[in-house]
Amino acid sequence: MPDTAEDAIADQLRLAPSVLREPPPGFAPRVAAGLDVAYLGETGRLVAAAACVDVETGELVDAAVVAGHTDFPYVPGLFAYRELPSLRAALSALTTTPDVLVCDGQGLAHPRRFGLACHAGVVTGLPAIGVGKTPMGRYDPPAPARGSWTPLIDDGEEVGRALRTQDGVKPVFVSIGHRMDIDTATALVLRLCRGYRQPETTRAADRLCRQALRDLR
DNA sequence: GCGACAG
DNA sequence: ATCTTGTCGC
Repeated sequence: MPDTAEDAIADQLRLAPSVLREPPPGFAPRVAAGLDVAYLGETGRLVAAAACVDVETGELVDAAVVAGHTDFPYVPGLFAYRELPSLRAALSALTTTPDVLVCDGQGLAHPRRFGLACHAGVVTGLPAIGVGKTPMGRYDPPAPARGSWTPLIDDGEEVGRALRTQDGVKPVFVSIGHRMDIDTATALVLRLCRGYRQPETTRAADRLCRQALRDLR
């Protein structure tokens, strides 16, 4: 793992061409893993969680939480170098191998087209989707109804979608991570959003690492 | 050169 | 991300 911004950017440029923009043949995910991290102040100490959700029922079927730390600072665009090592540890601690990763952040909707979701997908080989709460690009507000979306544009390119996951609620920003296309990603995210703005995968992972952070205090 | 910039 | 009380609404 690179430890300077310069090396990290070179790393992203090297890996970006590996992103596959089509799902595996017959892709029909049964288990989706949500990934998230919580921090203990500015200490660099953190907790990472992977939460496996049954796509059909929304039920939590497997989970792993690991304590870790990072020396890489928060730099927009270099998110993965801060969070991915611990997220990978959480993934390896799972009993299940998920069919798809749902990341808390961008995929292709990134200045170098290689956000956290792309990085996580490429290094694990798993299909991956990015679901961000804040866009790294411009968009027009989608219609108020759940399921409406508008293109997310960066540098003149369509890099993802602003997707309304509940009626009248602020959209989330969906983009391809790896072995994925935007229609498949949109449909899956919508399926995973059961009554809340964020997918159940993200909500479960978020809940798990905050709980672990309390125990750690 | 300056500002903006996922979590 | 995290620091933080009360408050409006279903």
